Order: sequence, then structure tokens, then C-alpha cells
Amino acid sequence: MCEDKNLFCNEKHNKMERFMEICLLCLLHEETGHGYGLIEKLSIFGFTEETMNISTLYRTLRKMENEELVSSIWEQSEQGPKRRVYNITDNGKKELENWISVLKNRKARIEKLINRYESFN
Amino acid sequence: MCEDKNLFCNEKHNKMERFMEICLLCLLHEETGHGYGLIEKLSIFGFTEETMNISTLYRTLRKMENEELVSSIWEQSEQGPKRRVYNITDNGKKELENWISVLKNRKARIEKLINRYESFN
DNA sequence: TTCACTATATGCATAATGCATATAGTGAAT
DNA sequence: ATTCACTATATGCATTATGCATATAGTGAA
Repeated sequence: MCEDKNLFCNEKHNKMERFMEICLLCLLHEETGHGYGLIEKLSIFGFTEETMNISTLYRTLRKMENEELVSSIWEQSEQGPKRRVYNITDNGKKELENWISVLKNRKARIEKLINRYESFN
Repeated sequence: MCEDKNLFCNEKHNKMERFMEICLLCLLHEETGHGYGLIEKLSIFGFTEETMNISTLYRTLRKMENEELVSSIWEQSEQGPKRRVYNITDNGKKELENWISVLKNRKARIEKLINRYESFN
């Protein structure tokens, strides 16, 4: 662990305001899915078992249904308990589109910083 | 304003875990500076007067000095009250370097998501 | 009946940020 | 002399996003 929690060390720095939410919307935009299955799929976007927070995943899905960005039904699984399977709504699709432009902006700002840092050295 | 605060609308979505802090370190890596002067410089990285939070700026600078990433001295201004002028430390330079690699990772993940979304449509 | 796996969920705490406000020095205009 | 715009720094309180820990329970194989 870090001697001083304020110093950098090798802590996790994955926070990017609601990034997981956007990834989930993107995946559900492609096809329906349930929480447990989405865990693996999130690895596409750099979420590893170590860095990913399962609580956040489930909490985010419930929140999204609350906001009517997705809807869900319970489905029988081949093996294991029932799954809550999520489906993106039209609201969800619009929300995703908006977030994509937010991400483009973020990307541009990050690039600006990296370039500035590297061209100064 | 938004009818439903949970919906997207045109709210600000600028949060990217300590992004302002990294920008400040980058600017102070180039030359010393004081809070009020850094406000304008931050526009380079997409902080506008509307979206930027001055409280956060000053609080972040104090926090960074506390963590010994920067040091400060009070300097007379040509016109107006004294300024607290910040200087990056060696610790600060290392911290900045680490954050740059965090940002490269973030950028890659954001790109992945944007590309996935756009190639699906 | 025990175990590994599948599956979902929530209480509590912390971290990062936003909003509102306090404080005060400086110099020019009235 | 005082009012005003501008320069300058700071903090209390609230909210948001996330992390950590833990609870719950169904399924199928050993």
C-alpha cells in the first residue's frame, strides 16, 4: 500500500464520470444483456476484474431503469438463478448519443494536455 | 433547466477525476503561476468561465501544496492585492508524469467506446 | 450436504466537485 | 471620502460518483 494515501503509487484511477454507465448503454444498444454477463463484456472497455466494481455495475443498472433509459424482465437461465435482462429504451438511445459527444469533448481535452506536456519536454 | 434532473439536457459533464489538478500541474511545470492568473490559462484545456469552478481551483492548489506537489510564496502584484505564487516541486513533476500515463489509458478507453458506438451504427 | 458458480442487491463511507458566500487589497472615477 | 470595478484567495455545506463490505439465494455436480 501507499505510505501516504495522497501520493500516486499504483492506486486505481479509473474514475471518469459515469463512464461505466455509458459503456453499459453502448453494450445494451447492441443487444440485450444481464448484469452478470455484462461483467465480462465490460473488459472490452478496459474494466478488469481487479479494477471493476460489481456493486457499481448493479447499482448503475437499477438507476438506469429508474431513469427509463433501460427496461428489464426476469428470464430463466439455462443453469443458475433467474437473470434480470435489460433492454435499451428510446430515451436510453438518445442519452447514449449525447454522452458520446461528451466523450469526444473529453478525449479532445485529454489529448490537448498530453500533447502540451510532451511538447514541452 | 431540466424537467428531470436525471435526464441529459445540457448540463455540464466536465468531471474527469482530478483533471483540473493535472492541468494545473502541467501549467506549473512550464512556469510558476498564481490562482487568479491560472484561471485564464485553464481555458487552453477547455475550461470556460461558465463551466469552471473557481472554488475548486483554489482548493486544489491548497491541497497540492499540502501534498508537497507544489510550494508557494506571496508576491507583490503590480496592481491589486498580493498573489500566492506556486512553484512545482520534484514530487509534483513525478506525480504529473504518472498522471499523464493515466490519461493515456483513459483516452484509449474513451476511443474504444466511441469507435464501437460509431461502427455499430 | 457441501461446494463452486451464477446472480442480484444494498448500507455505509469516502472522494471529487459544485454552489454559495466571505474577505479584503488596489486604483480610478465621482 | 467614497463608491465601484477589478484583482485575489479561501472555506462551509451539499451533492454526486464511486468503492468496500456484506447479504441473499438459486443451481448443479461431487
